[in-house]
Amino acid sequence: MLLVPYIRENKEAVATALKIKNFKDIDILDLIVNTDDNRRELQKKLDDTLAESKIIAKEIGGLFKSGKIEEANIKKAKTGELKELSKSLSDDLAEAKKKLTYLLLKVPNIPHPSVIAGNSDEDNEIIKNIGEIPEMPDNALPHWELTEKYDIIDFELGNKITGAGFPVYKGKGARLQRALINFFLDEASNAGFREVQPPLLVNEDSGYGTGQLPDKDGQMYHVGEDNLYLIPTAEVPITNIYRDVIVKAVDFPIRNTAYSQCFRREAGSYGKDVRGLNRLHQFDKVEIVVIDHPEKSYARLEEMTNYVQSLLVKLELPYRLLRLCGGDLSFTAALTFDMEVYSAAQKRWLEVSSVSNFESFQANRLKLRFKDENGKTQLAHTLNGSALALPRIVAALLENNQTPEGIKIPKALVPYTGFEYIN
RNA sequence: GGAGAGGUGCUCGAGUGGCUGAAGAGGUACGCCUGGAAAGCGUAUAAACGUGAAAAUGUUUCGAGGGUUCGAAUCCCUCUCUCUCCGCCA
Repeated sequence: MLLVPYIRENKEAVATALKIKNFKDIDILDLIVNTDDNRRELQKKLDDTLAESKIIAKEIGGLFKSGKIEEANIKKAKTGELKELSKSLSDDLAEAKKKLTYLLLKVPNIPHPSVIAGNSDEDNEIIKNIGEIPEMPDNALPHWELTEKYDIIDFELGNKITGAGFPVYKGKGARLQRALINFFLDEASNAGFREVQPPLLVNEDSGYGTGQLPDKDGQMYHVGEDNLYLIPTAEVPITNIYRDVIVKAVDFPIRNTAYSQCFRREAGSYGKDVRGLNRLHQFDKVEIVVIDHPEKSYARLEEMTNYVQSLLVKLELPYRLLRLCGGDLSFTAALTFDMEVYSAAQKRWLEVSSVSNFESFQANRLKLRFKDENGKTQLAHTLNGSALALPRIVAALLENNQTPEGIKIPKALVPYTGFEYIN
């Protein structure tokens, strides 16, 4: 959520910036300011009314004590009116606040000045290409055939047990998963991230805190009996650690990492692009989350992006780094870098990581604050990124490393898998 | 799941209808004292929202929400969380 005072003072700039994100409903900004004016006015009236009745209540107390019952009763009658007035004012105020929040939730985050306009992923800026795209023989197989050939990931079995998008990892496939998880967690620890193991189900408040609710309600699995949601990413529980928290500035930067399974309904996405491991309902991911001072957040974003790239380099995967254009940027992000790995057999780029700075957008919803040098509380900046999500990494590893002898495991991973080839 | 007890500020803890945003203690910060430190002494120490140029000041918040009352941390209702006992159980 954007801050109302910020919108108020920078309305033109906000409007211009939001156009880069293809946000159409610019008039909403005026509506927000008007609603806020109304809210303030009601607040003032309510405060005054309450202050008055408070004074009278005290007077009545005094009168009762000194035995002036009659006078007290006269005063009592007077507070009746005030009570009714304050009741209606506080109803109006609650209504105005609700409306304001509703409006604010509709406004996306403001993109960073470096973000260019654009409509889709085709307009994203390619910042660099790293690694050589391997030349594959004509008979190179896509991963969904390799997994069957080596019997390491069973999609059919998953269909039987649960449904599409819930594969069963078997033998070296299962082992490879575990190896990647441990590799990513170890790397993150070495890079200064604290490892946490969060719950996989979260309550409604947490869903709102990180913005999955209400917008993405239908994308999360919901356990109705207990009104809990399966997390779509560890970002949700980790970031919510800091919901309603005032952190100490000396603790900055606060770096956390967590491995979790992620659950996504992916309602409405079917077709060729989602075959095999490209899109799953349940998958594994190691996430990194950073909280820092507003002045430091962009340096931190770069640091995180570099860190994720270092993982790809160690895994010997050719990748490219993209800066998302306004149209492809998520609702909450101010700036996002995507890393895409080249999948040789599918002949396409697969997004394996998204690293974003949300500035204070998330923190405002979360009420995640810190005390600055002057002792003032202000919103912190939050960032997060995948480091990394497994399925597409596995897909690329399988496809790019297929050899007549089997799938060659990259050197960095061998200590974790305990084998050099899947065959 | 059944029975009971409880949730007060950074922490502990008092408080059963008005003088309590909240005693007292601890912690922390600053100052005094000291050659330095400890002890001692003094002062400060929540957040949100309003008004104000600022100093300042109003309102709200004692798990959450609702109710009773002129007035609620204190009484009533609902929910939630924690603890104890029983049951069940990875």
